Amino acid sequence: MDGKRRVRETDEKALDNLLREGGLAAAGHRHVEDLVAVKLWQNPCWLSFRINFLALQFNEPIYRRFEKEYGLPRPEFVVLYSLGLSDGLTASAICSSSGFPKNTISRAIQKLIDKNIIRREVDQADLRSFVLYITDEGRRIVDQAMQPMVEREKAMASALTPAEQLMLSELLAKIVVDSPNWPLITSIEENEE
Amino acid sequence: MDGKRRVRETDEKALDNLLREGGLAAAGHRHVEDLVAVKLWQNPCWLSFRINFLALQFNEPIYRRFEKEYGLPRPEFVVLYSLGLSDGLTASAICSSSGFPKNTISRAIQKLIDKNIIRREVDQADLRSFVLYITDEGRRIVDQAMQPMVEREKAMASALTPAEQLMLSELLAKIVVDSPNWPLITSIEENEE
DNA sequence: AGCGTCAAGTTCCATACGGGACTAAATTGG
DNA sequence: CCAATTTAGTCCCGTATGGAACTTGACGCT
Repeated sequence: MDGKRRVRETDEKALDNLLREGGLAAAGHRHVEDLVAVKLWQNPCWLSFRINFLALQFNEPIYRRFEKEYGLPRPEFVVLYSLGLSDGLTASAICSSSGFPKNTISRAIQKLIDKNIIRREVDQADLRSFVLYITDEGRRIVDQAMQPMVEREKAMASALTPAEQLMLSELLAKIVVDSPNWPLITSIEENEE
Repeated sequence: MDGKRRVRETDEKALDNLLREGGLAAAGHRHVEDLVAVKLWQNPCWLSFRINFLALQFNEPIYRRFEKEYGLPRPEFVVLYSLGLSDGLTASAICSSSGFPKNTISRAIQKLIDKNIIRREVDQADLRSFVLYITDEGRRIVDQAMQPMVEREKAMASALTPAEQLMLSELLAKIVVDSPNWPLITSIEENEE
């Protein structure tokens, strides 16, 4: 039992190392910045680094562009994009699918209404909440903005073959679907009064 | 030729649909919030949504916790974490591997020095720049903070089998390695004087 | 119906953030 | 070897951000 236990632990470490070094062999000869290489291949948090790095690399230029081009900062764009995918949402739906806090979303919504990009109606079923609709102007903007986003997506994905892209899509989707089950993080000092 | 062209285009659309719907079959019956489902499976930007969503879900609770527990906001923690992986870095190395602008990193560094978590020496080879070192106190903090991060990573990855995790690690690493080649985003209005 | 609790949005406010201008050192190049 | 340019890092300042308290409507319970 103890022996078995020890083997299991060793196996686990071996797996950790494999995971950490995932892609090292394949990409080893291409040049990467030193610290990026360290964070890729000598990092206990291989997954969150990869995801965060890609998120930042993807977002920063594209949101900067939209801000310049349409005067829409990120939260406003997120609201617009959400409505573009599925018209007639509430603020709270947008919050929980986007991860922004509700006051940020609330502000964004008001700005968009002022700019006549979206429109709001009270939900007759629940007088506390509003249903949001995209206007023609808003539709014009999303349609136009979609193109550079998709292009950037394609650029990002182009490091992979179509089969690999499909695999990646499935793997990430699995994690997203599972995300509601992640344990809550409770900061330790719950004992303050 | 024209016929061939048309077929290629159709193929491409078919691939797009496959990619978008990646993981739909596998995870279809499990409950996901409506809008998340739309953003997963009816979204031209399947990749960036998946990545951004996961980045936010992962980061938000963990950084909030570190802020509460150690009084370190995200940029400060990023600096500390980087030094934890590789002591003796410069500010600019941290910037480019983390995606934060240099003034944000600069501020974070100064705060960390004040708190005696890191220490700074002028680089004798280049008098403009500083080399940063982690202090014992800093080391204590990263070591301690690493545990919940790794735990959260494991929770996130646990939706996948080890083989799938390995695959994911490799696919993401490929994209990261390729990221310097992504086309620059130039906002159109470069013609303003 | 009447009270406590919960959920949707909003408002307030202190603070963090990041663009852009700036200083100083290094590097290029004619 | 002295401009001209580039690079490392800092500073200033307006703005966006998000936590916490608040308002209002829904819902559950006795």
